Amino acid sequence: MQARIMDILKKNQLSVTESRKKILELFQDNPGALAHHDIELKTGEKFDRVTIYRTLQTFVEKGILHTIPSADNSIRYALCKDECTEGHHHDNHVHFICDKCETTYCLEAITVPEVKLPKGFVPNQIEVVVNGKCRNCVK
Amino acid sequence: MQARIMDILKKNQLSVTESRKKILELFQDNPGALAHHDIELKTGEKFDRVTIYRTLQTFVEKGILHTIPSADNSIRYALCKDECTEGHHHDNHVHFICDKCETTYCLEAITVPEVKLPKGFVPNQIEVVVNGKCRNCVK
DNA sequence: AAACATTTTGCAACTTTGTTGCATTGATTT
DNA sequence: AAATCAATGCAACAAAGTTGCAAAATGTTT
Repeated sequence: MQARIMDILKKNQLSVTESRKKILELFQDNPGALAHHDIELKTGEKFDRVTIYRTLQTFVEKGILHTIPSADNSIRYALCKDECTEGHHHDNHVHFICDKCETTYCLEAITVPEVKLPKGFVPNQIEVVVNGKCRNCVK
Repeated sequence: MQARIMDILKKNQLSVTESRKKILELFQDNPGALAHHDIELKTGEKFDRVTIYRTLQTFVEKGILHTIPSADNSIRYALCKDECTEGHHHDNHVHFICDKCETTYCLEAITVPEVKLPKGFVPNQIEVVVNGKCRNCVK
């Protein structure tokens, strides 16, 4: 596990630091996506707020994490699959946010459907975010 | 035009005030969606920031506006179609955000496609947000 | 049309979130 | 192990969002 974290960092030419290791570890251990605030909580007082901002930012730039849009002004981050490289994200899967437990899932198996656009509109990226009850919260 | 604004407010049992009229007018005159910040700019110094927050909030609650998720931490708001009522939004259309001019379109004609979810996940709402170049920015 | 009751507004004060510059610390290379 | 380069933490700030409350505007009743 630790080995893979080192690999990811080295593959992306990032120096291996405490904060980067810890934050990556959080994402690997967590099933869903995490917002900045979640990370602050889960790391305790260990790292400066600024460090977390900058770490998340470089991870997104390097293609290690991708962002998930939301309607509540709190961007969530999740691990990219291996194909993502610097500047080129390929996370064309559907995201699911549970209304009850707030967990955010990357449904890797579900790819985003085709969307026909009106004339003149050229798509670049398509985001599909589904809200509802997740498998743990349905009864 | 003014008449329709009054109608919308009265239909929703909201008292007709300067700020509500003005903000609704903004949305009617604007082709795309607006973020809180846009509204602050377009209304000048006319209304308090707090008033704008509260107005947007009640409009969303009443089903007059709906929110559009984004990956840049700035929720956009757009007019709902008539079918939306308090607590029940039916804006199942696709949203398009232009990478260049930042305009956000509600593509009313394009309904969100079916999305198959894994077992145990029960969908409530599906948001489809497309990024790319809009018809004015493609050359 | 005036007086009452009820909302809504604006202000102040505050919390949270995000950004920038810079000295210090820590990681990598030779 | 020393030199080089990058990352961190601190401070100070800017922007975004929230809450309580008195004053003002709206709607309602007489």
